[in-house]
Amino acid sequence: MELPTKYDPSLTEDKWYAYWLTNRFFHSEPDSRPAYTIVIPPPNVTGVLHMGHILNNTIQDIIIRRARMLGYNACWVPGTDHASIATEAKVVAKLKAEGIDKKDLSRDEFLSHAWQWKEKHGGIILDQLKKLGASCDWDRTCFTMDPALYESVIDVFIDLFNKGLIYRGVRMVNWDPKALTAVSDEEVIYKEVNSKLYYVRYRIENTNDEWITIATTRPETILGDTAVCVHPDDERYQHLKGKRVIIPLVGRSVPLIFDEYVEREFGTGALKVTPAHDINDYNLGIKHKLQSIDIFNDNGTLNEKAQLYVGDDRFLVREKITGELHKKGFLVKTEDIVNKVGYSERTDAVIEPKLSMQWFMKMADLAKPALDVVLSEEVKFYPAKFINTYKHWMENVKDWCISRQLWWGQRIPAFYAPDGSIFVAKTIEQAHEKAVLSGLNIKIGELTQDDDVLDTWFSSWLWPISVFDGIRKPDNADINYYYPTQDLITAPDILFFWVARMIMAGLEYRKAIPFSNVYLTGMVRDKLGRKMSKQLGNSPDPIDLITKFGADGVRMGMLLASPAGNDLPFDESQCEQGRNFSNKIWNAFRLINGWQCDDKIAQPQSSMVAVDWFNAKMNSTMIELNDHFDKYRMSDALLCMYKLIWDDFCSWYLEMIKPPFQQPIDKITYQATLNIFEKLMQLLHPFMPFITEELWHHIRERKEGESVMMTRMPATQTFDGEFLKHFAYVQEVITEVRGIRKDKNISFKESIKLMIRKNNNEVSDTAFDTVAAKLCNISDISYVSEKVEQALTFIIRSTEFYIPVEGSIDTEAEILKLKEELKYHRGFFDSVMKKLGNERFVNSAPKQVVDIERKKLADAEAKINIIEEQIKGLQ
RNA sequence: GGGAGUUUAGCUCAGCUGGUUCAGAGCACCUGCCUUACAAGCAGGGGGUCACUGGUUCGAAUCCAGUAACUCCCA
Repeated sequence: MELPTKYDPSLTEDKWYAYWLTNRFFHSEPDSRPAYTIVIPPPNVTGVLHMGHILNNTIQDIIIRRARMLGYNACWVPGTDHASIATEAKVVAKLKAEGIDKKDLSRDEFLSHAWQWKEKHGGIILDQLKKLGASCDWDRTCFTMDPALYESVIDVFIDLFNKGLIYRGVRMVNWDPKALTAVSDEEVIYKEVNSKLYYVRYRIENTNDEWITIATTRPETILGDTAVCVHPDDERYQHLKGKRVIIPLVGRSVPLIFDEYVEREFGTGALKVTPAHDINDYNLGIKHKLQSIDIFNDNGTLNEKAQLYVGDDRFLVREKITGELHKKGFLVKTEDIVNKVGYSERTDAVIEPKLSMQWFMKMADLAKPALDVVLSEEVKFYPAKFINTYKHWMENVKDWCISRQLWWGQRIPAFYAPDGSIFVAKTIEQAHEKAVLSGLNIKIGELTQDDDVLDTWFSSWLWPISVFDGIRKPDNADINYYYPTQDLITAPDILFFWVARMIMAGLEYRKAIPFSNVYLTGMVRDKLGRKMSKQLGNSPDPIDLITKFGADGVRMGMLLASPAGNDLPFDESQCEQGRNFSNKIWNAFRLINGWQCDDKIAQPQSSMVAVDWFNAKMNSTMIELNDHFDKYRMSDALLCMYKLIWDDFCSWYLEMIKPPFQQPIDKITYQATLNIFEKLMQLLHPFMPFITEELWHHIRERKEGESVMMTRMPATQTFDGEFLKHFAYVQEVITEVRGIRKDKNISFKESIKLMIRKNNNEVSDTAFDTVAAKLCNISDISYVSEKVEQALTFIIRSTEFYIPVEGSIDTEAEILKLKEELKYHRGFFDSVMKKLGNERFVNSAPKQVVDIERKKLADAEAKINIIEEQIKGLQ
């Protein structure tokens, strides 16, 4: 069959993906084999495929395909995450564009819009993953709001509430005044901004002209001040103990308190305290039993408690109040400073610390065991450096605010009676029963359900369990078979709010870790080192890349430069390298495929040796490959396959066995080569699934329904390491001969003779002579005991090689070359001599090391003698 | 402000418990080649005080301390 000279991925990739799907190769059902399970980190339904997904899912696909070929019952569960804030924001924006205001819709109406949106956009990423070759069990695709998963979340909420781990309380939360919801600490991005530090003086009560000056970046919160605080040891303020001060503009009298929390060096050392609007002030407020005055509305405007500027936005008030303070003589001065301000990850609004009634989950008791399993390496992190980060977080864990003021998500199953009592239950009927049992005489219609939904992470922390319905049916066949999973591949930035919580949930609900290994990928950056993001527009469209370089090329390009945990500066040229590799493999096959096989020809000795050598080489590489996999060093694993195929197979092996132009090849070598190529396709398959499948089908006739992905990975066989070393030596010889040919302009077509003079009584190893002869076009290799006149020479170790040439030799040049070499070896000799001359070295270094040095010295001496002798001969 | 990590060739990184697999790989670069599998290629080649300073040691890219730069996390 005639194959084109260039590999065209577009002709194979869709074809084989469809074939895999038709044959249901990705589908898994529990059976007697051991399970190997990965659950996908569910991408947001709002997203489109980006380079981070490509990296992450390529790694997962490699692992799962390899597991499948190693005989495991491999199952990779795909799915998506409902992403409550992001999705709700998108839906609200979309409705707004259509002239619909969320406020005018009922909850159910809004949700029906949201579901429509999800149906339309929610599957985009998963579809794009198919282009990449992802071998997910699509029949098991889950969504965090699917009925079973939704119910699991509700069940868990109720269970944890009953266990006393979930409570309702007033806390300082990160309020997003634009999205009108609380967001978690992790969803706040702190940015350095240029701000002003305002120095404002407060009059001491009962004095006419005694003042204390505070410094603040937020003068608008003065209206909510309930104290001024200084350090107890601050000399400047000792005389003010027990005094009160008057808040400017509003004239409220508040206490002057003393606390070590204050940094004396910052500003004036005097701090205004607004417990309702700053987390640190809040803590001070609790400690000193201060009043808390909340002056903001939810949307960031001031309320009537502020007394002034009611209805104005906080930033407008900042301007107005500084003007007013200045006018009335309270503003002492302003300074420019750089400080960090928290912004909402979703809406980019400045976060307002706000006291609000929220649902919380107690974390301390859950965190402890989740930390232990990581410290004991029951759950392993790759790279291990993340254990530190994890530990730090788990030891300082705070309670988790799990309620969100949104509609898109699992609605909190808490029902309120008119008297304010709370009943947590799955349905309003059950809540009513509970209410009646508790002695409340109310009608069911008098109960109202909490309006809020749960944090999205409150559903994704159950993911490895809920995708197998292990919360609702803890004893079902799937969960018992697939859980715990093996590997989790994710990014380090969600180590805490996802990975840690999954471990907690696993231990709480399955009494078992959710996965044994956590592989943390790097972050994909552009050439300038910037994170790839939609806002910057610096991310290439992965689908375009796949079109350009093929999915195999892109997979390889992503992986090559991405050691675990390190950032990956992405460059298209890496994918180009992947494409080139595909083409190399393709052409290697074209060569083999074009040979005529003749079973009457005897196998040349050189081919016999070549086959033995390559098999040994392949086996030694497989050991290396397995080791890389064991350590989750994916890019090293791929690189070692790359070198095996490109260098060892194409550049060496194929050249060794290649029959003369348009001549047939012997049957033994041909068959051996096909077997080798078939194994290479199997070994490479997890990395480059498409081209390996295509060529695997070209190697032999295959039956319908056969696939390389369903074959058993070749097992490592024993091999002779010495044999490999011998060939490595021969490779050196061949390289030298090639160099001489090039140097002296001796065409490859012109055959040469090679004479070898062994020194030091070395035994000649002639096993590869026929190979060397073939690769260098040497007509005759002979072993001599005397040096050869009229020849070009080179020396490897202590063996001399001679290539006799017609005509005269440029003696000068030869001597110069030898003298250079001599200089190097003499220098080397001296350095070793110096080492051995050092008594302390000889006495304190281990004998082994000293022996090695002695051997080095002897070798160098022998070599020097040979070179000197050669120079003498030439002169 | 607290903690962690990184620094080796132009780029991305290997280098485990100090000593010939210690200065390596891939890409990029340079020089020859369109040698009928592949120019998306072949054959060669150049290139690094292992961030800096000091210490431990017979011996340091490797261990220790300090300095600098960068990155991340937490506040």
